[in-house]
Amino acid sequence: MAAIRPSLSEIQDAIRAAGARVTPARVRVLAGLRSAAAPQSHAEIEEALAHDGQPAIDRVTLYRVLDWLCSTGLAHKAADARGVFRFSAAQPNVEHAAHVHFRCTGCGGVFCLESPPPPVPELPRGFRLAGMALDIRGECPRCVREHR
Amino acid sequence: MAAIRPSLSEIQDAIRAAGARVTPARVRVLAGLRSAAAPQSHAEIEEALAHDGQPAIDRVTLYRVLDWLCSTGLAHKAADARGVFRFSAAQPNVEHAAHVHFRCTGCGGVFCLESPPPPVPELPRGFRLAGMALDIRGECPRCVREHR
DNA sequence: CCCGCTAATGCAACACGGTTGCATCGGCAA
DNA sequence: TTGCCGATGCAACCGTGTTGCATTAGCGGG
Repeated sequence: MAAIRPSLSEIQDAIRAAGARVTPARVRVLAGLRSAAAPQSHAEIEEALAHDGQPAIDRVTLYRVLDWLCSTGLAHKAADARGVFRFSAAQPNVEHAAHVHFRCTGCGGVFCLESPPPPVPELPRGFRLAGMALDIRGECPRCVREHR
Repeated sequence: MAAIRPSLSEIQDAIRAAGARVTPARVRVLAGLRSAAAPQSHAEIEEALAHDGQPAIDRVTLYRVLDWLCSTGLAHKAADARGVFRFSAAQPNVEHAAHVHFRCTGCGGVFCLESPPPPVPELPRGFRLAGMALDIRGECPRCVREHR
């Protein structure tokens, strides 16, 4: 499962670059996400962190770290088929302002596509635009193979 | 919002055809789903059933009816972006593949826009397309007025 | 090297969606 | 009309996610 061992300093730099304090919780969670082969649920991450020899991280802290990672774009959050949120580390080197997401309905994974985003459609009177996301749903190659 | 008024006998026939007893709960829930403009959550369906003058339906019964409808193929169940299940009647007539949604960040409401959907971007090898949704976030006129 | 500000954490309690066990009710067929 | 058994209601439970608040610790400045 532990595919990659992400560099510690890379992770610390990423957190610092996001303008926040480098804390053990953030480092361990981001490292875990980056080395995970598939999107992880809160429970799975908690379980993994409980067995790495280091002190336990509180449930709530884990939720807050995950939400913070998503708010900075370092991670993605998506509900899987069971309705549980799964988190995955954002792929580096991808410009995040404007592109298209593919969401796997099987594992909850998020994949960034190359295609440029479509133009903004016309809104009825009174509506205020905040943002736009083209979400494509389907199954990723891995889930297609396992036909879940 | 209540677009269509589905025929009562059509609904009873559909339930009977699925090989189950025709009960008020099943009839009312299926009728509600068929006349709904968008997929409904458990809470929304319960709310709607509480205001139609007929006796209330138990939370658990509603869950069981919804699950039964899905198991027979009369309805579909899918987790929305917040991770809660939404149910929709299976209607072969309605082309649901493609249109644009506006999601209000204030009240959580979903509005269907008229604009035609953008073309499907090219997918990498191995990905299987299930559907596409252009999600526009912002505030609806009512929430803009109350500036929450 | 220490100090202090404030972001980040831990803890407790809560909110909500969804499920299970079991006693009772009522569709429907004989 | 009767009776079986599927469907319902009720209560209690579980897991996921959130909120409020007191305490801790990262890190910039003296």
